[in-house]
Amino acid sequence: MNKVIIVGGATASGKSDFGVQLAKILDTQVISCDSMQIYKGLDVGTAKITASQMQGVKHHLIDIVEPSKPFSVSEWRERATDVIDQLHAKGRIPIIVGGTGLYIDSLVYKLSFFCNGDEELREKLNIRLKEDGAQKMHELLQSIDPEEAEKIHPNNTKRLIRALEIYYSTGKIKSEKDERRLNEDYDFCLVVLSRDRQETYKRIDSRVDEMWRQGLVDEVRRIVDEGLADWDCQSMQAIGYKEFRDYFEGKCDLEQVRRQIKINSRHYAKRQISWLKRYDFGKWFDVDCDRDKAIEYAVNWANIDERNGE
RNA sequence: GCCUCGGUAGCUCAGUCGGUAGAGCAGGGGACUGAAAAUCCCCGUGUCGGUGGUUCGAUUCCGCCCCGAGGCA
Repeated sequence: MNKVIIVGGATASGKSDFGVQLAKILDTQVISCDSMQIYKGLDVGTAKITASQMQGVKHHLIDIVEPSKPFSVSEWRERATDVIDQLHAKGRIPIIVGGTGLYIDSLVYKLSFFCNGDEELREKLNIRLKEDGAQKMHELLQSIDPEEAEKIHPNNTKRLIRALEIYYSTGKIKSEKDERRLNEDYDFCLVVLSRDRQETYKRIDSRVDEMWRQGLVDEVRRIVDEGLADWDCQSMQAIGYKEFRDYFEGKCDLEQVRRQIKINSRHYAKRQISWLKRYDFGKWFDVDCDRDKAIEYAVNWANIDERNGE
């Protein structure tokens, strides 16, 4: 069997440290599962693990793309799968650590993504959206793929456009290939690090304050000044970065930016928790009291010889 | 001391020509298939500052009191 351990949890739950500790025990490596830590130069704001925090454990899929460039789930899945296979070849159990739910899904359910984003087509659809309005576009999708239209709220124009994009570039409809079946290539263990909501929020607040001390403002200023990315880039949609736009355009002060980053991080944490609840095979541990149990659980799982069954 | 303007949801405020009230934000729940730290959906009872009065009925009108901001002395 090809075992894979996934460590999930809301932002600021301590996933990174946990991953390192586990990797050291199991003598293996970590694969980051994070849509923003892939970007070079986005360090403080993404709470990217530092070299010293890695404690010699090799981390993959961090700092792999320029901030001006787009990136996608499928690309992540491909690269993650490569690393997983390499580690398996060496008899190691990879540890996936990170908070991007869709990335986890892509691996766990082996999602099929139909087609790449076609910029030109997307542009056309967006123009049409502007002209005809969301309601009309939703009706259009209804006539093409009623099952999918049923699932997408008319206001959710991003999904609407994507569903139409799939049809116009492949001739296929999204709903026909949308089944989710567990990826049989691997045997997964999902450890979810959780904690009391109020405590999570407190930690988020102090983490953001800590980012200020570590020079987040300068980090963002540098990206902007050196033109490493502009505000429309995917990388600049990250929490901890996008909130600075108003500040650099003279519309608010730094205190407001800081407050907004805290609020957005809280919302994000909430969404992450919602996402993780959907995995029925996830094992939840309270990080503050049961951290050791979580480690033990993962280590035991790793050491079970699959020939003996459970 | 006098005058004026405020006091309504955790916060900022709207509103009720008298029939016990609603937005934004915060907060809670959820969705999620090549942008996902994105995008989207659902959830609003609170002594309407206190107390008397008028009234069938007051958060709304009137009196007094308390608190805050400003003005005049």
